[in-house]
Amino acid sequence: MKRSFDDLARDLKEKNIRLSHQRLKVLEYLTENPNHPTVDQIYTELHPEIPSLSKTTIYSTLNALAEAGLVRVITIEDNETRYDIRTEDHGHFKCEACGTIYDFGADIGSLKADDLTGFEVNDKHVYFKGICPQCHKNNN
Amino acid sequence: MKRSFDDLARDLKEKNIRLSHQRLKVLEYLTENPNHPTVDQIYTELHPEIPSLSKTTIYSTLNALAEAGLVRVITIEDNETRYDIRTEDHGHFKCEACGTIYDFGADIGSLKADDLTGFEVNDKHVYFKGICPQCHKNNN
DNA sequence: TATTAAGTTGTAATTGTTACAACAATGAAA
DNA sequence: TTTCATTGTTGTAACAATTACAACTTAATA
Repeated sequence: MKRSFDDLARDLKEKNIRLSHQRLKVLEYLTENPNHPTVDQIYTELHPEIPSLSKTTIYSTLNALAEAGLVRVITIEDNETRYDIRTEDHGHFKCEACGTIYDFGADIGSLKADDLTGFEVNDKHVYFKGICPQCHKNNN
Repeated sequence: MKRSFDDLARDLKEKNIRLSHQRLKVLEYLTENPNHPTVDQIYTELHPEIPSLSKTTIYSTLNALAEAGLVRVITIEDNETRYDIRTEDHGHFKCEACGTIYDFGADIGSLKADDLTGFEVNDKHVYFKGICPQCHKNNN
């Protein structure tokens, strides 16, 4: 189910995050490009359109959104933090050949895990690595 | 089941990785401290004992071991790569208060995931975030 | 419209990691 | 055991992602 900008604006308001032009653009980019972009990708794409845009702003925006739970931070490779507008339960698959990150449905909620009594779990992440079908076909 | 150094030495030989003094020490540290250390922690601990030890060596050693599958790379926070000598199926829990990373048993192999037909999965990672029992008790 | 609190910008600092070239150690062959 | 080629180690410098910070700008509310 896709969220409209109105929904997003309401969410922001609710979390006391001001709806600036830059933040709107970042959110717009994330919703139109749900392919888990890096800060650099967002910057490169938006900079021509908003020449004054600074990377610092993108970082602070994403941190605010993540804090508010409107965006999820994906950490698969240590040197490239990615951001995901989809907040519902799903896993990520990173192709080690082409670098693409795919979403996949996964029943993370019902994953059997022992030894966690007394732990307060706020966040669950699942990611796989391997070779995607495209690269498998091309590189064989 | 704990692996002896002989096992490790045999594994290294099998993978054509030379058993240098430094590598032995790094492996020894990892087996004795299975608390998912960072490169910096390993360096700080081993440096007094081996004054000539360089961080570059630790990086290259860990990369070689990871490549050979003798060590697992844990990427939870983007700015701190951690290393795990345990290679069997298990999840990680990171306490957002104290930063400790706990192991927990999890049946990752049988996690239900759709939409991955045609994908070659080489590596599965599961991590949770939240508050550990200790911090829950102290900070309430 | 004025005011205040919050967001943005650019630069500089910080940090984790890698590249590289000189040197040292290892393992196998003679 | 000695020799030799290959591989590992070291330290410095480069690199890249992220954050700190101070000046400036904008947004929301009265």
